[in-house]
Amino acid sequence: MASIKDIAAKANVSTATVSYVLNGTRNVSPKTRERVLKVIEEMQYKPNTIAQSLKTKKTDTIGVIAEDVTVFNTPEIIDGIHDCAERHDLHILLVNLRLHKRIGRSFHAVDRFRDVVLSAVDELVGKQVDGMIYVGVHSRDLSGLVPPKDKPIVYTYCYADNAVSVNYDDERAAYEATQYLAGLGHRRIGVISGLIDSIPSRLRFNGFYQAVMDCGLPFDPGLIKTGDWETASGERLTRELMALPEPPTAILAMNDVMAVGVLRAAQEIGVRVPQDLSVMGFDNREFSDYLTPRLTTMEIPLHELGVQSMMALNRIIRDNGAIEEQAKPLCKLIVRDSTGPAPG
Amino acid sequence: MASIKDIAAKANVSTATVSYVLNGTRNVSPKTRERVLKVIEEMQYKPNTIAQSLKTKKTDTIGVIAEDVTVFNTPEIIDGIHDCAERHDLHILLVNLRLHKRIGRSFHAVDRFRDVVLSAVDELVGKQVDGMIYVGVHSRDLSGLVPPKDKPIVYTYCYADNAVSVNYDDERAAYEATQYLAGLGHRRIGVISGLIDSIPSRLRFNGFYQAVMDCGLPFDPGLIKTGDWETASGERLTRELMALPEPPTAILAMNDVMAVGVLRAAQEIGVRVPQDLSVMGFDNREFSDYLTPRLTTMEIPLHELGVQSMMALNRIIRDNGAIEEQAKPLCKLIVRDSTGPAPG
DNA sequence: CTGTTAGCGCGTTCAC
DNA sequence: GTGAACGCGCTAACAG
Repeated sequence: MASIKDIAAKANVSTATVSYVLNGTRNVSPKTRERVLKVIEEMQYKPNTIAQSLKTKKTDTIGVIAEDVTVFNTPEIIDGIHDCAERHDLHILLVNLRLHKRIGRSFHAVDRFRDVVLSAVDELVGKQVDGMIYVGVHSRDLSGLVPPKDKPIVYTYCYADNAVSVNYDDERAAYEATQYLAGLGHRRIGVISGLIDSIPSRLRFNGFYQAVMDCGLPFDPGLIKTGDWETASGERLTRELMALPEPPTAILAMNDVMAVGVLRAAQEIGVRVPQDLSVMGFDNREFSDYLTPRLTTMEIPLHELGVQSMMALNRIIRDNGAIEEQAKPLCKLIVRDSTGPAPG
Repeated sequence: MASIKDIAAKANVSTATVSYVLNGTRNVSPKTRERVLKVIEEMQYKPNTIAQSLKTKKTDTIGVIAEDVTVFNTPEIIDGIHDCAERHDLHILLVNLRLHKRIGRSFHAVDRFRDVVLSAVDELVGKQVDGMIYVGVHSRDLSGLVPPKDKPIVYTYCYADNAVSVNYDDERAAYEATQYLAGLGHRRIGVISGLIDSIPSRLRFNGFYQAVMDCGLPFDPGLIKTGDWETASGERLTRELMALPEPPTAILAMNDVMAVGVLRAAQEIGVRVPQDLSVMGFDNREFSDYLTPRLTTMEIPLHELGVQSMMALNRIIRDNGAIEEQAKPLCKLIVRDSTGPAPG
C-alpha cells in the first residue's frame, strides 16, 4: 500500500502538499497539483482512513447494534440507515447481538444479555464510532441497559429513558385499522392481541378502543382475546370468538403471524373470508401477500424508521443536540382481499 | 476519553508499562501491574482501537459487501458471518449496495452498478479491513466486477474467476427433491423453472434430470416450463401443465414464490393438494410454512454459507492461503403438507 | 500565495 | 521498568 510519503517522494513535494491537494485545504499551484494528482492516480493511492481518524478524531463511522438481523423488522431498518448514511458519507459498523439465538424470545430478560450489549458498546466505543443506533426487535423499554457513555446513541424499535428514540405510531395504526373496518360496516370487531405485557399490545389496544368509541361501536370485552403472537394462538382464539353466541364479523389480529391462524381456523370451521368474516393483520410481513385470501394489514414504516434514526443521530453528532422532535412515522393501511363489507 | 498517557501518569509508570500490562506482552511485577489495573478500572480506560490498528496494521475488521440486505437470503448469511466472526473477535463493516433499489432485478446489468461496487471496495480498503466478503442476491458469475486488490475477498451466493467462493450444492438439492417425489410414486413430475439464463435454474434442472434418469422415470420435455421466479408465472404455467392430456401428479417449482402460484392455480381449477397433486417449492422462505397447505420445500443453508465464508476468509488472512476446498453446504428437505403419495 | 518542516494523535515495541 | 521511534496523515508555524 502506497502511503502519502511515497506520493510525496515520487512527486517531489512534501507530504503537506499532497495532503493539501487531496483535501483542498489550501491552494496549490496548478502544475504541482497536476503532478501530484498524476502520481496519486498512477500509484492508486488511497489515504489510510485509520490514520486520518487518529488525527481528526472522527471516523465517519456509526455503530449499529442490531438485536437480531434475522428478525423481520431489522433488515429494512438497516437499509433505511444505509440509505441515509450513504448521503452523509457515513459508514456502518454492524454488531449483531443474535438475541433470538441467545435468549429466545424472552425479550424482557434484559439482564441475561446485558453483558453482550455492554461488550458490543465497548467494542464500538473502542473503534471510535461517532455515534450508535440501537435496533430492537420488539418495542420495549430498555432503560438502564446501556450505561450512559459520552457517545450519542439513538434507539429505534425500542426506547429508553432520557434517550432519543425513533418509533412509529402504534396507537394511531390500530386506530386507523379499526376505523377502516368500521367504515366497512363492521360493528362487532374481535381483537386477537399479542402478549399483554408488551407495549405494542397495549398501544394497539388503546388505538382500537379509541376508534371503537369514536365510531360509536358497542364495546364488548368478550371480543378481546389475548394471544401470544404465534399462529396457533390466532387459530385457537378465532375458534373461541366464532363460537360466541354473537360472533364478530371482523377480526383484527395484532400481527400477521396470528392472522395466519385466523385464516386457518376460518377455513376449518367453514367461515368464508371475507364474505362472512373480515380479517386484518398487522406488520405487512412479506408472506401476507401470499396467503389465501391475500391479507389486509398495516404496514410498519421500517425503512423510514431507519432513515429517521440516522438523521436524528446525525443531527446530534453534527449540531451537537438541537433535537427537534420529529413526527412519528406512520403505518400504512394495505388493503387486500381478506376484508370486505360487513355481512347482512 | 482517557488515553494511555493519562493512565501512565496516574499510575506513575511509563506508557510502555501500561501497554505491557494491557496486552500481557511482557512480564510486569505484580504490584505495578495491580496499580496500573486499578487506575485503568477507575478511569474506565479503553484502548483506542484506531491507534492500535495504525501501529499493528491489523484492524480485526472485515468488510461485508451485501448486494441488498433486504433480500431474503442476506440477513441469515450475515448472521452466519457474525456467528463465526464473533468467535474470532472480528468486527463487521457492512456496506449495503441496495442493488434492488438501484437496478431492480436486472442482476446481469453488472456494468450499471460497477461504480457502486468499486467505491464500496475503496471505502473498505481505505478503512483497512483485513478482508472482505461479498454477499450476492442471486447465484451468478461476477468475474471482473471487483478488480484484484491486495485484500483477500470471498464470494458467497455468487462467484468469480480465480476467487474463493462459497456456495451450496444446487444440483444435488434438486436431485434430492426429485428423488423424494419419485419415492412417493410420482412418475410424471412437472417442473416450473426460473429464468433460463440463471445459474440456479440450470443447476436445478440438471439435478432434476439426473434424478429422473437415476430413478428410471420417463422424461417428458412437455412437463418442463420456464417461469420468471414470480408468483404469476407459477400460476399460469400450472394451468398449462394441468391442461395437458396427461397432467403431472407432482410439480417442482424452483422457488417458493412460484410455488405460491402453483397452489393458487390448483385451488382455482379444483385440483386438491396433495391428494391430486403434490407441490414442492425451493428456498424454504419463511412464508412457506404459512401457506395452505404448508409447503414442502428445500431449505438453503444460508447460515452455513455465512459461517463458511467467514472461515474461509479467516484462513486466508491468518494462514495466508492454504485454501483446502471445503465441501459445499447442502440443502435440506423440509417435508410439510403439500406433498404426498402419487394418486391411483 | 506556494511550499516545507516538524509536531501531534495513541498505542506498540525495541534497545537500554 | 523506561525512553523514544514509529505507523500515516493533518496542520500550525515558518520561509521564500
